[in-house]
Amino acid sequence: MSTPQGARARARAEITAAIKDEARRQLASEGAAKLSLRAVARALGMVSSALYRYFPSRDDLLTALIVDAYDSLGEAAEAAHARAGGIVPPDRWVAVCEAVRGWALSHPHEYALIYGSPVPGYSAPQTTVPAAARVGNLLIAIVRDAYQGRGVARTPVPAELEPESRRIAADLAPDLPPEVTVALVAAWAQLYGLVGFEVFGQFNRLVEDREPFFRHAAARLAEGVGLVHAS
Amino acid sequence: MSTPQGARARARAEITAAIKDEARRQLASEGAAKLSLRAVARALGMVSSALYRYFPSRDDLLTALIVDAYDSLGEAAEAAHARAGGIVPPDRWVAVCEAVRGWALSHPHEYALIYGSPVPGYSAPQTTVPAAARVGNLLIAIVRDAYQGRGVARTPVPAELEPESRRIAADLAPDLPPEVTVALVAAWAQLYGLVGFEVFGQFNRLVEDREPFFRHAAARLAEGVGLVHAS
DNA sequence: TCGCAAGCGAGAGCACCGCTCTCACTTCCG
DNA sequence: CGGAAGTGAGAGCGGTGCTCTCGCTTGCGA
Repeated sequence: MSTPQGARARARAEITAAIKDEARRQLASEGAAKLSLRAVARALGMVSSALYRYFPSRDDLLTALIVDAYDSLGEAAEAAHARAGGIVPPDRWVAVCEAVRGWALSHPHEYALIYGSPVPGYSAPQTTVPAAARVGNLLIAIVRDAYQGRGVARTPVPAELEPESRRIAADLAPDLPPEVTVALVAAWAQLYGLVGFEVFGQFNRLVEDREPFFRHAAARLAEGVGLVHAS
Repeated sequence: MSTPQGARARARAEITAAIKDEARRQLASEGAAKLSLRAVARALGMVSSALYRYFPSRDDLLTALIVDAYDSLGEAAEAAHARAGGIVPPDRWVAVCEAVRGWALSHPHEYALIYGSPVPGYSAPQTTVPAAARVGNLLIAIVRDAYQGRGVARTPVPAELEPESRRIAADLAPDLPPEVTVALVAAWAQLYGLVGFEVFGQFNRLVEDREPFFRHAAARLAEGVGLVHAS
């Protein structure tokens, strides 16, 4: 994007961005299921068939939005992590969790897109993997930091889980004890359980004052991974 | 259903059931987004408009399927709970969790319907509430049982969460200590985080041997609620 | 510098969708 | 037994994703 090879290439980039912007707007207001190529084209003063010059199908447009959503979430989480730079690992963990929750609450449809039920026939291409990993990497980094500072309590894993725990550790963080990586993956999934229930309305009429509830749950999640306050 | 008031009423019940069956079949094979009234009607040898005599809209048909899904899940969980009748509470907890997971893995689209992203414009009517509560009630019952047997470890709740914890306890289980009900609600959400990640493919290429992983995570969830092995 | 291939937008059209309305026909109840 | 209510068929409305063709424009290579 720094080398505009020509007017046509620049126009193409601009129109592609405009399509994504309008699509994101419709996604935010109506949800993924009602995202319509024709409506996007209409809003842009184009005819629907012209859109296919930029995205070969509706699913490809959705994929682009998915990648963007992962990146947006990852960015929010990383910003929170950076802001919490000087803080002790358990509190940094909570800060990242709260950032995830905050982003999800302010982008519910995008959250649904990436962590809700997968879209009908379609499965996310490999393109999404690096963007999707950003939050996970952050959580790993926090635990690694604590571990190097000896601030991790280790809970043993049953024998039947031992091989799998070694596999997970090898994939995720070979420098961490396997049982810690198992707890980490579980906590990661559980975090999205908490966030998802709130975003999707499962807490309606059950939990009212959700922020302290979430903060407490996130803190206990941190304990589950072994992050302990040094004090 | 025990008093067939007439041929017409019986026919109506039968056709309604046939529609739901066919819809469920399409739901299982294609997912909620591709559930088409016209396709259901076609499979049944009817014309699409005739279907509206039985379900006023596609969303109403979906609602019926949602209630059925909640009931099916609740039934599976209750059956597992009954089978685990004589077992100590922490293990009964794990048994129910495993039943939820098992049901979700064998009914992924129905799971997505009830615990995935909510369908576009539509919000679940009150009709679904009792069916939706069945699993939760089971988990509450297990904890209550353990509590009456003094088998619950209580983790205090921060001051900022205390009012909310009392509110939750009043709603959910006034006979249990508020901090236990808070942990219970969190664990409930976290359970669906674990299950959802597995069903929706977030564990692909990350966790391979998922059954022991889940069993371990569920057991630690039980610990988080305060269920401890007496031994 | 010019010609031609590639890029692009418009439009028509296909098969599908949810949903509505009307019109016959049947069933059932007062 | 007659009228009201229930039922299914059919046509039709406006919408969808997607394809194909047709001209116009752009810009690269000879």
